[in-house]
Amino acid sequence: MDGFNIAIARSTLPQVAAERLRTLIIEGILAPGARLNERELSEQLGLSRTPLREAFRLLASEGLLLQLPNRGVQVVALSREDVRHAFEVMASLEGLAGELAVARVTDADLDDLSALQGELEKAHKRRDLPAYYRVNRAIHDRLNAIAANPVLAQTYRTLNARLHALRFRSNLNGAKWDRAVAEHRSMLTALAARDGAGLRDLLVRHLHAKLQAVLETMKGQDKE
Amino acid sequence: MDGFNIAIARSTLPQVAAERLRTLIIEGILAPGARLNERELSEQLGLSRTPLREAFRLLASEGLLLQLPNRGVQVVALSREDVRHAFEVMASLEGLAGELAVARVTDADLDDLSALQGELEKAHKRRDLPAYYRVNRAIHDRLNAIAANPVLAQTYRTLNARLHALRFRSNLNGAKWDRAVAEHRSMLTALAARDGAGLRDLLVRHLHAKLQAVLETMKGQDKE
DNA sequence: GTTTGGCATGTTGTATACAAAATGCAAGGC
DNA sequence: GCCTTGCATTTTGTATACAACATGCCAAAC
Repeated sequence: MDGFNIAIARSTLPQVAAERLRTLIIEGILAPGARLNERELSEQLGLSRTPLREAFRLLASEGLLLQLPNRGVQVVALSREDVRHAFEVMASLEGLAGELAVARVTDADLDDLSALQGELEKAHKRRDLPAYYRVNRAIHDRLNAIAANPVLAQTYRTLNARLHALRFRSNLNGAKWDRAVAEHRSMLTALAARDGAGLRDLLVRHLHAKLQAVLETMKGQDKE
Repeated sequence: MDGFNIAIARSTLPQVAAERLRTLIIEGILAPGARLNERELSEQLGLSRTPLREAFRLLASEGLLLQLPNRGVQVVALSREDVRHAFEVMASLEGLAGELAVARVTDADLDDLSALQGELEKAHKRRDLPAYYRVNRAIHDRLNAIAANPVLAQTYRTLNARLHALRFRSNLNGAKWDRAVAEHRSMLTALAARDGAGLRDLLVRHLHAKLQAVLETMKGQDKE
């Protein structure tokens, strides 16, 4: 039993409900700006209003829902400005993760990331977008694990969740996709060279490209 | 009625209860590691368990409480490592705020910050620590307002709340206080000079000094 | 025609009751 | 004496009931 974790994971209805609602929001079934009705939703989900309200609290703290006292809960509709603000912060956090990772990366880490980069390139060659996203996620998670700052990882995750629905809807096209894959390759090179500033720049640039893709999807939603 | 906001602010019991609990945590009345009993606390606060549970959700999402399914809620006890991780992220966020502020600062902003710096120095001369903290807070809030990124401000606020109890307990002594005041003066100078990188460095350094003060208070709590 | 007031209905917020899980203690077995 | 089992009690999680607030509709007044 060396460090082998056999604890049985516990969950509660609010957590399960929040996870389900998160998915519904990301997939756009609960649309941005939509007001959620507790009675209907609790019937649909097959639970009482109490855990559902607690789930709302969870999602509100993640920025996915907006709670208005006595007026219920709305799915957050991000403006282009909101998106830019979130990306601005996320770029800073990713840059930090890159710097921390450079300071802490091992050869084993680099091997694993190389393998993941190989998978990423295969998925790209196959035009397999779901697989590409999955591996992309694994690469970023690994980078965060190397950075070894749980506060950073959690903060990033929270911000990222807000944008997930939008990114889900902003598909990569050919040229953008080629560029993204090449950027990942460059990031791996910078990490292997322990080039903190270089990796930071690449991560920020990579994220900026994602921002542009999302903003393209959101044309006409500016508050200006 | 030009932009004058006359909306009546609404609150709910979970929000009020969360605010009360936040204060109790910061003041150490609810001690780090303490397990909270819903029945007792709801009686003491004079409300039923339902809004109290919602308040727990709010505070858990802020990192002040830890919720364990079927085992209740604990006040989070930060280790020195947790503190370092949080400061690491906060330094990055403050650096970003500094850079954004440099890009957006106006002469009126600089006047206001100069006035605040004057108040800070007066409070320091008078040895009035509560006033010093209040003005210090006002300066940082103003800097965040100039940065004009609400996501950044909210993210910083959330992280800062975790550390508030610890900072509340780590008093500034003479030499450290002198240095902090001088650092604020330097920050204002860098901002006026629109020196983004310089301001970033100063903010990070300033925060690092705060980190050391907090870690001093926490001697013996290392996980190593 | 427009505005105001009253009332019914629906929704949200909170309190209470019930169910499930955790904890503590005592008795029995080895 | 120590460990295990069973039971009572306490605490947490969820469902339901009640209270408060919001919304919509209709009639009366201007």
